Amino acid sequence: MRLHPGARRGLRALTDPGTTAGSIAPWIVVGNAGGGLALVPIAADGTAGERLLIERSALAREAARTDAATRWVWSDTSSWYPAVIAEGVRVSRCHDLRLAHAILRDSARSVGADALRAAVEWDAAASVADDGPSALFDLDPGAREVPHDIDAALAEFARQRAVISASAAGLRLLVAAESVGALVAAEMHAAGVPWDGDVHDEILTGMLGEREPGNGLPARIESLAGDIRGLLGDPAASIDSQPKLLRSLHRVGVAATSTSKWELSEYEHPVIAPLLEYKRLMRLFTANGWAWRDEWAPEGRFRPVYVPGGVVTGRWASSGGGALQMPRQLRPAVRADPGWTLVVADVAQLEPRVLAAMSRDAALADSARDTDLYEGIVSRGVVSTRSEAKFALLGAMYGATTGDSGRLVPALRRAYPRAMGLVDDAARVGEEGGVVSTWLGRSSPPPSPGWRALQGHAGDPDATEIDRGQARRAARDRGRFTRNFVVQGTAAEWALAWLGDLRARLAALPHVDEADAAPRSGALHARQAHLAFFLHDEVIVHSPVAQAQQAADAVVLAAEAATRLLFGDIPLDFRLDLQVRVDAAKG
DNA sequence: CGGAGCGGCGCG
DNA sequence: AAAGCGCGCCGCTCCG
Repeated sequence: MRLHPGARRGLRALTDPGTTAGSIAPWIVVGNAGGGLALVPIAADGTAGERLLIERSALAREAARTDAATRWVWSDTSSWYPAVIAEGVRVSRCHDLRLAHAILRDSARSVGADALRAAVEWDAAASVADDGPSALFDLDPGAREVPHDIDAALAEFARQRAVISASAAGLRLLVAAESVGALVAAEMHAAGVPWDGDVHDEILTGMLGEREPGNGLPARIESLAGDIRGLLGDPAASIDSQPKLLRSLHRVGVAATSTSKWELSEYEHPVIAPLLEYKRLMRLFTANGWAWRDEWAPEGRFRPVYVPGGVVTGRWASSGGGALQMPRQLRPAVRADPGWTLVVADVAQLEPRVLAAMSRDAALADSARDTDLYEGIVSRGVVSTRSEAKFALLGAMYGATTGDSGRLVPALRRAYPRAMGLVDDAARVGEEGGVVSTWLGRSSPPPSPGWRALQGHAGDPDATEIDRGQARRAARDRGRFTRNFVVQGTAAEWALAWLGDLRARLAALPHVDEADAAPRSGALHARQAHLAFFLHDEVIVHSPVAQAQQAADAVVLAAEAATRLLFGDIPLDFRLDLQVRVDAAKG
């Protein structure tokens, strides 16, 4: 593909290592122009350079030539980056205008954001540009997309830079972290989780029986259904319909009010055990059975669609494939390619440690040092068992008021007043209709008009006790949300920093020989350890065996770097449970 | 007939 | 056993 005359020369002048540092463009904005693309370098002082036109297919090549310090600015990573990845090219840094817009628009710490908020064309949810098998069915013509043309991108980038430079430093960091997350999400989708369909099949067959043609119910489920109908004394009993099953249970003397497994297990009746087993197997069959494997892991890779920023707190969501719900019983099907291995790491008690860090609660940090945090709480005599410590702490962060969890919270409040004060304050602000923010500055959404109306009406002279009760309940609901928001959202920020730093460390590892490649991971990842999976506080790195130790070191160093980046030098470590998994050779 | 709502359950 | 946060997806039911 040929470059527009001048484009090649222009970019080289801006990005050649031989040029002076000052002439390297900190940003290159990309967007549609005519039938092709325009690239516009932006200098540190914000002045735009010459507009360079290239053909659409030349983006990856231009990205490959760009200095690693340059940040690519584009409307939406999931719209631009997959094509670059497909050419085997990695972008070091980017600025995702859609994600940044959402953060800056809603943040209580944004300064001078009126013009940005007025640019409503950037208020678009993630466009799930899936290249997977179900893409044809995912098309949603009504869904709004952000603008992808160069002029819109330049204008929005100028608005965002103005807000960022006027606001607290945390927002700049948050926008960078959110953007690198978008890069990681696209790369992990391309690389996929190495998935051994044979192991998956063995698990399914062992639990359910052989696969039946046409996705019919497997033998074990059919047999359980027969047992259950017999024990219910009704050969036609419907097990999958909650109201009908409830009526059948009542007829045989099980007075349950729901069919949840928690409630059913309270009852002593011969039908309970097979019924719980039926529900367990049916869940596996429908959610992660053979049909799921055919659609989501057909060629030895499970490719979930990650949606960065898809949760209000800043956590990622997922779309299709149930990436956030892969059941633990199927974990054995995640297996490295031959000659490769998996480095699996999760952060021990991420959210409580984040709470200790952001509240600067020295006592809680001390309880977490060099140990399992829950054990640390026990050893300081706050509560008496690890299990109690766990439920007390989760209860404190989720706003539990009743049950054993709620009962234990006061003990924590005495032992860790700063940490508990932080979440209690967040809850109070939420109950009063205020907005809370994470450590870096992502803010909770304001209360809905309905919520405000409810609170307003409760203060009216003609309000009934029912009105006031409803308003109180809604206020407490919102308080629990904001209480959790600050912790969950800051944990998501720590995880983004971890991911971003780890990604850079892995990218710096040497390539292995072509003969040792993992071609199904795609051109960008076939010859180098790479991120393969991420879930809130856990990563899986797919690594050539030869560089597994370096990959494991990178995971640990990235966690330390993330902690320093967010919280500076604090006397608190974020402990990892880390294993380098050696899969037995397949027989 | 398709979409919204709900109960239920998987994950953190 | 724990009931308190955030999600996505399943099958069923209800409704227009």
